[in-house]
Amino acid sequence: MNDQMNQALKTRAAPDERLPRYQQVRDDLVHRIAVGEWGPGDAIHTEAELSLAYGISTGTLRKAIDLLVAEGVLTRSQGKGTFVRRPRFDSSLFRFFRFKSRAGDDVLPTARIAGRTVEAPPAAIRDSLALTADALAIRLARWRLIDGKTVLAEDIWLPKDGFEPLLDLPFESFGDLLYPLYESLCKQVVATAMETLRVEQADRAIAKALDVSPNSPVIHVQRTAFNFAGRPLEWRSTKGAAAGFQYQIEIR
Amino acid sequence: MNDQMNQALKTRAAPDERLPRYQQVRDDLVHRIAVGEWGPGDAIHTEAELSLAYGISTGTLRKAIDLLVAEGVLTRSQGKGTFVRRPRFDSSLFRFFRFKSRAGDDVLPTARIAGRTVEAPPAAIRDSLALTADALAIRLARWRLIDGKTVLAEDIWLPKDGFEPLLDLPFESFGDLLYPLYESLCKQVVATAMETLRVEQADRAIAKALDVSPNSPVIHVQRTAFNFAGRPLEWRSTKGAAAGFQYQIEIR
DNA sequence: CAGTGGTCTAGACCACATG
DNA sequence: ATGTGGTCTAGACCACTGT
Repeated sequence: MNDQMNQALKTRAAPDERLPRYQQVRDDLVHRIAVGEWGPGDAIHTEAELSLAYGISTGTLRKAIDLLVAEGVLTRSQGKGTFVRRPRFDSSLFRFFRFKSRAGDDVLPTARIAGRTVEAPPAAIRDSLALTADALAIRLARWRLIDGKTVLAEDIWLPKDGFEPLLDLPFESFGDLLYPLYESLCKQVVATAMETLRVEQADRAIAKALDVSPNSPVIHVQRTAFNFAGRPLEWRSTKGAAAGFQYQIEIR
Repeated sequence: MNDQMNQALKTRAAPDERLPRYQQVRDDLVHRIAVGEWGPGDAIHTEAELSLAYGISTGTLRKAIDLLVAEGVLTRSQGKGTFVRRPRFDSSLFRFFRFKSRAGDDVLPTARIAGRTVEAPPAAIRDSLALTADALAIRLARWRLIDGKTVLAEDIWLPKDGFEPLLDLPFESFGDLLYPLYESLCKQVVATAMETLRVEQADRAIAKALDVSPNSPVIHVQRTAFNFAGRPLEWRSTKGAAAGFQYQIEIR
């Protein structure tokens, strides 16, 4: 184990003594995940080990882990262990869109990269990505298709710093899911995201891309994705015809 | 205390022995709320009393209450007690719509009842309300206004059985919020609801009511509301112009 | 079988609210 | 001062997983 790794392992989020112990432990576990001590899919230490190491009872440790499970950071499997959850919300648009194939069943659309440039991002996107004024970004145009028809049009911006390997990748090698690619090729792990949904009317470009009539309603989802440390990794805009759209929620 | 009440208090949900104790206790507490032993705003018994009565430790009882707090059924206040939560989601449309007054600040729209009939509900609504084939329903047409302009048009269906007092109420006495009225006048408490959101294009009637151009995008929220026992109490359709619409969500 | 998380106990003490 | 929920302990035993 090299010094750098050693340092990372020793690093601890400064515990706020005013907080309950289970909160301090929760914060420290998040920190250890953020610095990469455990990655997605890894098992963290056992409850017995952790409670001993932190000097707390198993009940208190379980409460700390309960919080992280509720937040979606960890998952527990009886008899197996506690694991860092791998968020797989490349399919999260299924919250909003129901796509049917010609055969009638729900399908995940395939993806095609239609363009790739390096640009200075507009101010709004630069702010969302927390970039400095002179930083560059990678911009991807991406289409999502079902049965060869474009159902979603995406405009994606990534910090050039951290995603440079994408610049050398042939379009055909991107595959249908970007987040596994970010992880394997760029060592960037998406942990959470914020999405904002609006309804717009199709302009000429979108109407043509989606093959709908101009001014017909279009769903516009803007997503900003973050890693475990809270750094913004991706700004994404997705547009699709409102006709196939449905969203359901329970209220209390 | 009369016999009927006595009976209600003695009633217990048949505990499923295969479930953990904290689940059985959770189920029983829900049942006691559903039969009216405690209503919205009431304090339930203290942790000490309940753990003694159920013959479980405080830790197990707390886990049962934790579940109900997470579900939004109860709220806890340190030093005061644990209370049945009063859901106040007549304002839930703020999840979807942002209304601005002429002055520019967020406002809750006022309400006006525009019509009231007793009808046999269409099959879809009858099913949603779990009514028998020959049951009648009360139908309300309701407008939500800001600065005198209609921003939402609502179509509301209620089981006639349970909501008859509404038939004698003058339109002006309905007020801006329906759920408090259901509770005070009809003794019907809304506990949860399911909402489904779609985007449509305005037909002539809606376009005129909302003062938008025909075929412009319209948000359609369909809500079914339930009491604590899970009985559907209300079927509601709300339509508003998509222009003022925005929805935000965090994903993990 | 050994090891993991899941359930549960029988308390103790602390922090906050109210009279 | 009293009573409430909030935190925490130091275990025990159970249910499930994989060897």
